[in-house]
This record gives sequence, structure tokens and C-alpha cells, in this order.
Amino acid sequence: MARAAGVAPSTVSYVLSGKRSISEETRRQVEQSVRKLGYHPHAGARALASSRTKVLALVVPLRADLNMAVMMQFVSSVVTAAREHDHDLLLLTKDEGPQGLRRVTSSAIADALIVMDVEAADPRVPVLRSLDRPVVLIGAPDQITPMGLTCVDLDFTAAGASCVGHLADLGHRSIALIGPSPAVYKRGTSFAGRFLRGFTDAAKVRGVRATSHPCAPGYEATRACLDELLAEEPKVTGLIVHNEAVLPAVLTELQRRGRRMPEDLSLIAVCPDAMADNQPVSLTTVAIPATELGEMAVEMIIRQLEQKAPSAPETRLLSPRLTQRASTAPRKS
Amino acid sequence: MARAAGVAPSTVSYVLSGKRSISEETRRQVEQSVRKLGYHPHAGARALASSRTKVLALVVPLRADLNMAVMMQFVSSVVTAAREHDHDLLLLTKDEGPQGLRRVTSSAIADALIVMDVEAADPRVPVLRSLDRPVVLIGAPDQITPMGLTCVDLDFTAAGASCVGHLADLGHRSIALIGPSPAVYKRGTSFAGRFLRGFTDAAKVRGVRATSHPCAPGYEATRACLDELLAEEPKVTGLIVHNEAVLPAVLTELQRRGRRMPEDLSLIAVCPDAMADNQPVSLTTVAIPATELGEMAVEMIIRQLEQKAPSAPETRLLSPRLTQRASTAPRKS
DNA sequence: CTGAAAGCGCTTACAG
DNA sequence: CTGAAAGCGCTTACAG
Repeated sequence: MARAAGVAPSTVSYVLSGKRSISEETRRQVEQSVRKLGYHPHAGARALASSRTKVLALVVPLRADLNMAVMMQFVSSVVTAAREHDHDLLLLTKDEGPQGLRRVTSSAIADALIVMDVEAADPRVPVLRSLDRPVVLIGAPDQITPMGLTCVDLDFTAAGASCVGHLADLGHRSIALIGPSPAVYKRGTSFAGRFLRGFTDAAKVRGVRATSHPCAPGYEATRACLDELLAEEPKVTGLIVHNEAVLPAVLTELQRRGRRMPEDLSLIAVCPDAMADNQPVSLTTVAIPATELGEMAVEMIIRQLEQKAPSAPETRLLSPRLTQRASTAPRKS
Repeated sequence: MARAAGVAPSTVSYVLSGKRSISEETRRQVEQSVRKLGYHPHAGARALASSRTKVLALVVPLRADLNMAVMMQFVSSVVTAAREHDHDLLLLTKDEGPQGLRRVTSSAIADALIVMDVEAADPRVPVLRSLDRPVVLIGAPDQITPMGLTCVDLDFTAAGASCVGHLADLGHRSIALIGPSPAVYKRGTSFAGRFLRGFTDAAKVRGVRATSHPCAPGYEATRACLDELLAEEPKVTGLIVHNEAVLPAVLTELQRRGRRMPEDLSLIAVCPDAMADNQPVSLTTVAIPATELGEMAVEMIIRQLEQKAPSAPETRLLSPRLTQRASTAPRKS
């Protein structure tokens, strides 16, 4: 390559990296040869010499109880954002555990880590903290920031409160939450707990009756959950569904039971907006901003990589956005 | 590392790779130091010296008209299988196009490529063929094998035929297919066309009436599609849904219109079996074996990497598996 | 059974 | 503004 352009290898390197000024002429010379030969520097050699791989690692959970479609939205937006910043994306699974994280960083496969689905008491947290590479969590575990990790997430507490606020404003006095699978709460996946807390606290403040119903995946579980919920007195007139996997089943069952939306029941779905499109009714939603979160995570990581000094850990919580559509209405008194 | 174990660097390398015999004693010595120091060889250095990265690249489509949940199943199984074979997975998107493939291979970021969603006249095909690295396609484009690429896929032609066969055996004489979005056919994504061909040909052979209804995503499109389909004469009594995204909407709409399953209408869903679980009725399915396909792709790639001589391209088509459940029954005469 | 040495293809101080 | 040289951390013939 260097000889094709009639310059020294170092010059090629400098042209490509822009790390020092180059005369118009040699730059053109080099760029032309690069194009002609379809030259791409050897990634391993570059990594070895520069200690930079230009690879980001994303650790995803592969859990049946988390929604695959939502996961894929995160993955999509992270890989797209990474490429926009001239980085590649390595995919890791949660199954690799703490040692997987060590492997990837200590063998210099990736420069930084984006980690999803961190649980309370997650054994990966201490490792992540000791890694000495930029780390951003998507999803904020309770109490992580003081422990020194950077997170981005939807403000699920505010999201829970905002749902309650909307329903209360519409006059609903008895509301219910269909939440994620019990297994999700049990693992201490904090988004579930935070949403629930926001929901509960806001209900107390607004003086409305509020019950919570975690729901396992599968149609049977959904039906059972609705049985329980609809039997309550006073009658539930406001429903929040914070569980993408069972949302279609909930809608189908409500219809089968003759509960009309919004006449008999107002419903808010907490899910990516794209998902609301496939539903029979235009749903009032609190959006899960998967795409923005993925982009933000990448941008924060890239910024950390650009500055040599490790930046102070921060937590960025996106404010929830509630969009009213046809599935919520004032309570019929 | 080498000094910690009191041996030469080359010895460490040989212990780790197993490429030559080592005395019990030095092996133990080395292994112990490896554990103690948490040593992992530098991936870039290894790649540079050995021309092997131990990284597989997976190229996924990020298209709204392909089902995200199904995509994620493929991704999951590929990454899991790759790790089982001691390889990492780099994720690329279709958006990167032909030059993305060149970039990844010519900069030696990955050893081999697994590519999804290859279309008719896909500009990536000639590039893929010229790449001189193992390539496996998930999803067999028509006419690709003679062009020299290895593929794995479900035998969609047989799948279409098998659906028709099942319904015809049950006595249905007028059947319909709700297929993927028109955009999918237009792109020449071959699974859609192959399924349709199997469906059409088998219907001809069995002498049943058969119509095809591509369906765009979204509830409105689904409703329109059903309007058209249910207006047909003679009345459709057998329905095949080969479109995961609209399946829940189809079921909801059928119920809303008072069409009972299987009394009024027998329905077969073509989708991953996991997806059938979340539906109100236990559905007769032809499974899309995403997990198996991903595993097979990885195994074929790994095998190609192990043998130095490039192996002859082959196409492996999995036979469809139809599982009868509660949504299909003999036609009420 | 093991080691010394060359070399993989870059980047980056060091010189000029 | 540019080049020669060292060095990144491995692997793999080459010797013994």
C-alpha cells in the first residue's frame, strides 16, 4: 500500500488518521491508492499498535421473560449508532457472566462495554467497576451510581407516576397494573420495581386505589391475571400494561369478555411506540424509548473513549412521554 | 506471563493452542500462571500473527417489515452457538451493503460471514462470492447455490405444500394465505416466494381453491386484508398465516367478527413455536426453526474454517414440521 | 520436549 | 511536511 502510493507506511497511517498535517499532494496520492486497492488497515495490527480496537461490546440478556422484539430494538439502535461513530459491535450474552467481561476486555477484543439487564446484586457489577474501561449500563439498577457506574434509562418511576396521573386526571378511582413476569421482579431487575414504586406512590398521593399484578408470559397466565384483576371491587376502570409480551393477549381477552375500550376501561400500554401500531385500538402509551436509549449509550461511551481521563459516573434518566390516544377516556360516572 | 511461568512465550502459546505436546510439568506451570494472572492473549496480536480472529460476523437486516422477535431468535442462537465454538460474534447490518462486507474481511475483523435476508439480485452476492472467506447464508435465495454460496434454510416450498396438504386432508376446499408484506415479495426475498409457490402448486395438485393475500404490517392493513379474504366465494374455511407481525391482529379480528376457530375456520400459523404460546388458541403451526438454523449456520461456518481447502457450496433445507393443535379441524360439511 | 528469532502490519515518538 | 525505526504481543517455522 505504502509503496503503491510512493510514500512511507507512517505517512499512510497519518493520512488515514488525520493525526498530522499532510501536503495536499501526498494526501491525494495516498487517498487514490487507498481507493484503488480497496485498502483497509489490518484491524489486529492497528489494535496491537494503538491499543484501540474500535469495537464496542454489547451484553444482552437472552431471557424468555424479556421481550425479544424490544431487545432487538435496542440491539439495532446500538449497532447503528456504533457504526455511525466508526465502531463495530461485538455481541455478548449475559450467560458469559463476569468472566466473559474479563475475557473481552483483557484480551482487548473491545474498547468498552454496554451492558443491559443488570440486576440487583449482579455479580458482574464489581467486575464492571474494576475493568478500567468505559462502561455504560442501559437500565439503571437501584443504587448503582454511587457505586460508580454510568447508566442511561427511562425514568421508570416517573413513568409509573405519569400513568397514574393520567388516569386519575380522567377521573379513574380504581386502577390496576399488569406488570412484568414475577421472575423479573424476583431477579431484582430494577425497571420493574421502579415503575411499581412510581405507580404505588402516585396512587397514594392521588388517593386512588391501585393494585399490582405481575404476569408471566403465555396466554393462560394472562387470562388468570385478568380474572383476578377484573374481580376486584371497586371495579377497576383504569389499567396499565407494563409487559409487552402479554399486551396482545390482554387486549384479546378484554374484548372476549366484552370490556370495551375506552368506554368500560381505560388502558395505557408501556411499550415502544412501534409496537402500539399493531394493536386493534390506537393505544395511549408511555413510550419505551429503546432507540434513543441505545443511541445515548453509544454516545456516552464514545465520549468516554475520546477523553483519556475517565469521567465521573453519571446517571441519565429520560423523562417519560405519555401520548394520549383512543384507549383512555374520562371515567363514565 | 511467560516469565511468571518461567517458560518461553512460545511455550505459553503452545500450551494454550495445544499445537504441540508439552510435558505435564510445564503445562501445569503455565496453566497455573494463566489462572492466577487471569491471562488472556491479546486478540489483535494473535490475529496479526495467526491470521485468525476467532470472530464470526453476522449480517442482519433491520427492517420494519421483518419481525423483530424472529430476528432476535436468530441472533441469539448464532451468538450462543458461536461462543460454544470459541468464537465471538460481530454484528453488522444490511445497511452497510457490499462495501461493509469488504471492509470487515479485508481489514481482518472477522474470519467468516453469516448473512441473512439475501434478496434476488442482491448486490452483495457477487461480493460475497469473491470474498475468499467462508460464507453461509441463512435463507436460500433462488438460484444461489449454482452461483457458489452455501445456504441453510427452512424448505419453504415444502412448508407451503404441507400447510395445504393438512388443510386439504381435513376436507377444506377453499383456502387462503395471508403472506408477508407486499414489500417483502417485491424485494425478492425468496422465502416468501418459495412458500407461495409451494402453496399454489400443492393447491393445484389437490384441487382446492387457493388465494394469496400479502399483508403489510399494522392493524388497518390486516383488517383490510381480512375483509377481502372473507368476502370470497366459496367461503374460505382454511387459513394460513405466514406473517408473524400480523398474527395477533388476525386472531383478534377473526374473533371480533365472530369467526370461531376451528369451527368456522381452520388456521395454521407459520412462525417460531415459541410465538404460538402467546396466542389465545393453541395454534397448529409450521415451525420456523430459527434456533436450529442459526446453529446449523455456525456449525457449517466453523467446519469450513477448520479445513483449509474451501468446501464445495451446498444448500441445506430443513424439512418443515407441522404440529397439529387446536386451531385446525375437519371442515363442517 | 523446549527455546530463540523472525515476522505478522500497523502506530507513534524521534529526527530532520 | 515527511521518513526510518522501534515496538505493540502474539504464532510458527527453525534448531536443537
